[in-house]
Amino acid sequence: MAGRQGQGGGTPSKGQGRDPAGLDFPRPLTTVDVVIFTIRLDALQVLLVRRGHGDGEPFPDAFALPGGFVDVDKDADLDACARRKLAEKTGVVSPYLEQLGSWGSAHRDPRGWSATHAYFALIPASAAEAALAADAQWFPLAGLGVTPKLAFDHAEILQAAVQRLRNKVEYTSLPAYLMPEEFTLPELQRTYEIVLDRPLEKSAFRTRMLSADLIEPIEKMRKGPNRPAQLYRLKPAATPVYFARTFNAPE
Amino acid sequence: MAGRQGQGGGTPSKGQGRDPAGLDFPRPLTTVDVVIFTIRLDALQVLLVRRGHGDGEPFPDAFALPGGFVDVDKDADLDACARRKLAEKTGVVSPYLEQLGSWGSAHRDPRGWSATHAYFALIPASAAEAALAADAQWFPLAGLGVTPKLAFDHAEILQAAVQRLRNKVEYTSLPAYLMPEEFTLPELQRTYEIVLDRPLEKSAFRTRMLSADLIEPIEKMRKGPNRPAQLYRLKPAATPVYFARTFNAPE
DNA sequence: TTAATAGTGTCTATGAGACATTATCGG
DNA sequence: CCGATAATGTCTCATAGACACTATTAA
Repeated sequence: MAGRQGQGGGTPSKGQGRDPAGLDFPRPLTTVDVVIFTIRLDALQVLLVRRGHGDGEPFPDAFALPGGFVDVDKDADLDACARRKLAEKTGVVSPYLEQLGSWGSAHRDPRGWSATHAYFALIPASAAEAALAADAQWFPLAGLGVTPKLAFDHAEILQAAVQRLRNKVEYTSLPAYLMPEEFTLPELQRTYEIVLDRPLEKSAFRTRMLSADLIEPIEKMRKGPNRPAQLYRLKPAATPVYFARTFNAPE
Repeated sequence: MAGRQGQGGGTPSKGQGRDPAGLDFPRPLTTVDVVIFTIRLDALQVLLVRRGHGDGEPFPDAFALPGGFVDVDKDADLDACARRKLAEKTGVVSPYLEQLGSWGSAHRDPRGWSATHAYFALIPASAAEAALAADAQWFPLAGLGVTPKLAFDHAEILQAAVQRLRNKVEYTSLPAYLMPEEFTLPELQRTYEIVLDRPLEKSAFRTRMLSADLIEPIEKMRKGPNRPAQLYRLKPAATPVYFARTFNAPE
């Protein structure tokens, strides 16, 4: 119990080497998965990749969240690993990226004890269409999940991501990260409504957004077959805004 | 890139074995750390353990968060691992326990690429005194940290835990988990004030707590040299309550 | 002119902040 | 009685919700 408790004991050793001095015990597999959201076709969508079917590959041909093993040579840290996986599948390099949580157990991967560090990312629809990987595909959300059966415990992770997103959208400006460069207030409101799956009051919404130090009008209007709308963009230092109240009291 | 991407490839294999069919690459170390909070001596305190100083032990004799390697035989999942570590140090078996996040990088542990899954726990002062491990010790929080220098990146993890706790206390009933079985409303308010490090309005506080479905009065009063106070206890199904507003608008 | 959507204003309800007032104990 | 703390009440203010109303474009 000595060395192994408290991260103690043992001679330093890299990798999984069977060094004799204290680190010689089985290590779990370490992966990172990313739940990537966007708004497409007036719906909240999530990116999934189809798994291969070689050798002992678990969940062959099933859909899964983009992700995979941490590469101790390529990845300086977990965030970098998540960004790498996001970029590989979408080409997007600076998304809104947030840690979601971790899932680890003896049985979630048939190959052995494994733990995944899950992230969730928000990217604008435009970026979502550009450089998509061949094995990647967008799926609209149905409730808290998606129609295809997912590999591993990814359905559970996806559900947690959707709940976290919906919850935070009640009192933050997160949906702003789903918008293109330029957008109107009604378009931003529509994004909120899609994510929350319920209509919002127009005037309360506008008051909240305009009094937050979040967006600024640009010298341009969105033209259409009706009254033109003021275009806005995110202010430069666009860290998410937290509001002091939720949109309406949970029943 | 085939097998290793997307958690793919390879014959199932337990532990860190050098199996030839796809899982033969270095694995990060996997640990779990727990930030354990309580209220002691009218202050928010955190439990730290002193590290050993054997062999190649990193950060000898430094203080650190309770934690250590995941044991793929003992621990069914990450939560169980966190509970085990909490119980080993405090004897507490059913605390409020929440995942905080994970920290992983090539350099946080001199022994190699490592990732820790951090949790935070809230326990009542009473439980905090009972079965404390010999190497464990309570430290009052000073700002976002603690006076001794901590091992690894534990100062950063502790800071994140304090921020998360303070933040959530603004709109949740989390401090209820720091209270003994029976408590009065002014005592609960005092706990909020200690965690937030600022005074709260009595009447607003009472209205909020009493209208939440959180506590119930018992047939007993707290006597003292002044007007007795109604005693309350947590309602049985005591999942944390989320309020629709924060206590007062952040400036 | 009309249809459609953008944007503003008005009224109400809720709950927090500030603070005064009353209640109930020991001494 | 007094000091102390518990508990309640009153007033104001901010903001969400509901919804009416005005504004500006294309056709």
